[in-house]
Amino acid sequence: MFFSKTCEYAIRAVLFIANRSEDAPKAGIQEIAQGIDSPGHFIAKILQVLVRNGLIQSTKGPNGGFYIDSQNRQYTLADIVKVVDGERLFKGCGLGLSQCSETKPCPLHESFKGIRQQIYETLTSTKIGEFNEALNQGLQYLKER
Amino acid sequence: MFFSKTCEYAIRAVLFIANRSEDAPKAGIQEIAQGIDSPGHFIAKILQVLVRNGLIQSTKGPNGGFYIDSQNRQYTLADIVKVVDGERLFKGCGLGLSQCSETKPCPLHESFKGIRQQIYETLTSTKIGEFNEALNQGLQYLKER
DNA sequence: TTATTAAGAGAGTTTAAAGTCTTTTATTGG
DNA sequence: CCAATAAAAGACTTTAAACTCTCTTAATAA
Ligand code: FES
Ligand code: FES
Repeated sequence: MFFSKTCEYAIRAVLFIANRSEDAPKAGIQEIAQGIDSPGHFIAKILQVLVRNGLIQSTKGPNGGFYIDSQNRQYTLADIVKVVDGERLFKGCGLGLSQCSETKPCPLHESFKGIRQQIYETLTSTKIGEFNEALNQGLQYLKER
Repeated sequence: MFFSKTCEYAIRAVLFIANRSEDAPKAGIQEIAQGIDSPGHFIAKILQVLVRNGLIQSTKGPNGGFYIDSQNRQYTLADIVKVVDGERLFKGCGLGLSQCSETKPCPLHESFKGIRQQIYETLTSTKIGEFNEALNQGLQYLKER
């Protein structure tokens, strides 16, 4: 809807890992792919990018896997979106003009500005660890089945 | 941002035609492509779909072109979006679950619901003819240059 | 009624996103 | 140190959106 498929997977994966990291040991790729119902090799690629950008942690080898340490749990969804999809959602023109501009606005500029603002506030105010309880209680889901 | 590129072009083209149709004669493809800075053959394809769905009108031959008759000027942006991009923007899950559900919601469901609602209200309340004055006065733009 | 004009239709190409596979590198338990 | 494990890296394939081209059909003006 707003995000690329890659970014949707990324968010779901990070929420999954954040939840797992609270108590249990590191999560492996197979487990994550399972937990968010995504293609294994594909989510692996995405996680590499998140690790490279410091949003999540990983270690190789036995008992290795992905995790999120306590300080990184303060990251917000906006951080993930910026890394994966860039600033387009926050700064692009909704009608596809090459740049959104106050001085040469498209007809929907004012409307879009408000909507974009609401999206921005939502994403910057949502921390990646804040759904753990609801997820554990089965009130929210990261996959269908 | 929210729309496919095709849909962005479609909206810009319809706004252009609605504006042109107020006074001037029908607009040809070249003129439209020029006016919204889009690939000519591509916008031609898109306009075919809009005509087929009754959102705009066209006639072939000399003095032919695209236009919007007075009753169709009541259409809203939401009508264009539905025809071109379908209902995904209004009904899809923002985290990519195969369907948005109240009973098995994703963690962002409540947030997305509000944003989606705002988008929906904006698009359904915006008529395709309402920007004519601002466009003519050069206060709003359908292309960069 | 015919030449010209402009949209319609359909097939084809390009590009970028999505997804897959195979090899390499790092970690660690034995 | 060595075997096993699991992520990192890179190349590759598939798919769908974006874009192009050519030919056909309809309208009309002369
Ligand atoms: S110019 Fe289009 S959203 Fe600002
Ligand atoms: S379930 Fe994800 S937006 Fe409703």
